[in-house]
Amino acid sequence: MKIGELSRATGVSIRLLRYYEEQGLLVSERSAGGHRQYAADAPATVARIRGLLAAGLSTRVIRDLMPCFAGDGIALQACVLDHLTTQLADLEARIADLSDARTALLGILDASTRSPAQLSA
DNA sequence: GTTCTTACA
DNA sequence: TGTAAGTA
Repeated sequence: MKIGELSRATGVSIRLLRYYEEQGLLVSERSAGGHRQYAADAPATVARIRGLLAAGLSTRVIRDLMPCFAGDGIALQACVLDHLTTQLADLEARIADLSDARTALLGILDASTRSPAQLSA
């Protein structure tokens, strides 16, 4: 199907569909004058992309995840699990950094309560 | 009329 | 992401 049809079928703008392709999340064949041609299961792929995006995954992670869906059953599960555990580790590292920043900020605030001059230091 | 690429807001 | 321009 053509990009306009896929757009109407998924409710995703043509602009965004091209962006997904640019990010390596969606693939398409080219025909005639270079027009994109999508497989019949493209709507399902787009739905999967939107689901993962809604789960807070970055386009980068989703891109790495796409090859997993080529397989099925346990293979798919192992592949996805591997990427998601990595994603979880990254997320926890960020939480740790934010927590440290929070502690530091609270410290500055607490000190300024006793001596406002501390704010300029 | 639809799609394409590039580029700017 | 939207939109404009100039094509195919």
